[in-house]
Order: sequence, then structure tokens, then C-alpha cells
Amino acid sequence: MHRRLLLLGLLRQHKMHGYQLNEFIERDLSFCAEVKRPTAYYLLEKLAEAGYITEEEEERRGGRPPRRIYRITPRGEAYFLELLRENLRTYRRVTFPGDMGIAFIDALPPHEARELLEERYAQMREMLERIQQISGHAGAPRLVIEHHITHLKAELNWLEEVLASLAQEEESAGEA
Amino acid sequence: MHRRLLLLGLLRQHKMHGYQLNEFIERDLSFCAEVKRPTAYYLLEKLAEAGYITEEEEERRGGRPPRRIYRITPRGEAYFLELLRENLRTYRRVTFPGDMGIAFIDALPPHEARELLEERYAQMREMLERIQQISGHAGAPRLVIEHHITHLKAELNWLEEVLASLAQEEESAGEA
DNA sequence: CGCTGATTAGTCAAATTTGATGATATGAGC
DNA sequence: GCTCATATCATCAAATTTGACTAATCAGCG
Repeated sequence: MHRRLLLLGLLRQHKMHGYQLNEFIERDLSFCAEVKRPTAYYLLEKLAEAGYITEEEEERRGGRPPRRIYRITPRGEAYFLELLRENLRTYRRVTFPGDMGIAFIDALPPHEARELLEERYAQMREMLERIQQISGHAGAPRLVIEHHITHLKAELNWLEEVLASLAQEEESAGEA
Repeated sequence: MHRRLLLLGLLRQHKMHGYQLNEFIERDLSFCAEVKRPTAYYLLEKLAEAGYITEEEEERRGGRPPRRIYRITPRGEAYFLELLRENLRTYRRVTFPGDMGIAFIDALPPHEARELLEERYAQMREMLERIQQISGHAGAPRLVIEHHITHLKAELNWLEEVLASLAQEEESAGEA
């Protein structure tokens, strides 16, 4: 449902055609939202079927696919608020794909595990910097950016501890 | 791929039939892994097709569906290590469904938003406690539990700030 | 001008994921 | 010894998600 909420929330601000919507999501929200192009078109169709948005076809010059302009309806507005309340009210836990590796980390020698996780660590640092850059950039919601910054800092801290404990394992293995 | 890694990782420890696997995932790993029953069966089939695991049918008394025992193969072992290295090496950003609500929080009066988020906050606290309980419980990987604890604490902190800023908005709105 | 690479706009087939369901067995309580 | 709840073992149809693709227009340039 959070994807529908996103689409409705954006259409609520301005009517738009699909491409615009996707551009915006990819450029400004890719750091926090995961909605690929075809998914967005799929959902737009669903939302239109359900009467939450309207599709108007706009003639385009040439043989290019005509673009469709989506606009939220009053029912869509109401649905948006419903989804919004539901979203704010409930906590949905996230799962970290990266945890699966951690769960089986003992399958590798500590030395190798540490090297691999150091690459991961570097990528997390980069991501943090990229997000801190966005801060100025309008279009991205401030609170969400701050959320991701908080989150990434916590992730970095945790990973530092893991790395430290791996270093210790290496040491005691070296002694033995 | 992280789901395949999980299945292979578990089968690497013991051969198992699908039901057992699913039981374990639901009971001990649901806090960190999201793999529903049918998904697991689907992936087991795929892994078997690819030769990473073998399926042996075991006759069951009565008319119950026969259970199939899955066992990892040497190729599966190699594939597991490949997936494990890849998983440890790369950072995959997570997206928070709950951010979509935050992004549009201004659509609600601060007062209502705060009330809703307070419910969310309570659920997060509960989740934290539940995870802290697991700590003793064997079967769940320690590092992953600690990861989630770190994460949840950071989430709680962040949400407290959001709540505080909403309270402030309410106040200044009250004055006006 | 004619070519190349980017941009615009959206579609399709295929892979993945899940809610709902089936059918039997086992155990607890009466 | 009967009934209802729960456990065992999965499958199916339907919804969702995405990688790959089409096909036209446009901007730059030698």
C-alpha cells in the first residue's frame, strides 16, 4: 500500500503524466522509495480502475505513445488520507537482505569476512554522503532524509562493532 | 538472492523437509527474514532444478502429502559461498514503507499526526522488547539480533524527534 | 545533411510473491 | 468414542514486480 500512497501523494500535489511521475521518483526519491517504472504504470492503472484517479489521454505530435495525464479525484483524496493514517499509525518492520550474510558469517574465515564487510562499509559511507548531499535539494522530504541519515549512522556504528569483533577473532585465531 | 542464501544456509546445517524449514523460519527468523511459505517452496523447486539441492521424496503414512527432504549438494555448497561473499560484500539500501507516510505528514493536522505516530511508536517499543527477549533463544543468530536492536533504538530516537517537532508545531499553531 | 547518443513515453513477457485453500492426522476435553 | 482445535504438508490462482524492449523525437557535430 505504501506505493499507492506515494503515487496518490504526488498526484495530489500536481496532476502529472506517468513519465513525469517516474522521473521524479527516480531522481528525487530513489533513496527512499522503491517503485520501478512498470510498477508505477501498473498501479496507476489500478488506481484509475478503482476511481481514485482519472486518466486523460493527451494527443502527442508524431507517432510517439500518447501520454496520459493522471489527476486525483475526490474519492482518491479520501483514499489517500485513509492510507496516510494507516501508514502513520502502524509500524512495519523492515528486513535487511544484508542480514542473511551476517547470519552465516561463520562459514567464512574471519579474515575474509572482514575484508568483504569492509567493502560493504565503504559503500555505506558513500551512501551516507550522497544522502547528506541531497539535503539541500528540494523535492525530497526533509524528515525522510533525516531518517535515512539517522539510520545509516546507526548502521555504520553497528558494522564497526562487527568489524572489531572479527578483528579480535582473527587475533585469537592467530595465537592458536 | 538473500532468500536463496537463507535456504541454502539452513540446508547446509541440516537436511530438512519444506515444512521444517518453514517452521524454523517463522518461529526463529521471522523477526529478520521475510520468506513466506509458498515462496520457500517455490525457491526450493528452483534450487533443485539448478542442482544446488536434491529432493528426495519420503513416503508418509496415510493420505497426507508426502514430504520431500532437501539436502544441499556440493555445487550448492559452492553456490552458497558465492552468494554469501556477494551478500557480505555489498550494501543494499533498505526502504521504509513507513517513510511514505512521513513524506506526506503535512497533509494532516499536527495534532492528529502526532497521535497516529504515537501508536506507531508504541508498536516499535513492543517490537524492541520482543527482540530483546529472543536474545536468549537459540536458533536466532546473535549478530543479527543485535543488529535489529541497534536499528530499533535508532528508529525510536528518530521518531521521538519527529514527535517533539510535531508537538512544537501544535504549540505554535495554538498561539496563532 | 546524416549520424550518434540521449530523452521521451510506455509496454510486455517472465519471474516472484503471497493470500487462500485442501486434505489428513493428532490430541485434548468431555 | 466423539468433536473441535491445532498441527502436518503442501499447492494454486491471483496479484505484484521487474528486466528487457520498442519506437519515435531531439540535440550536437563533423
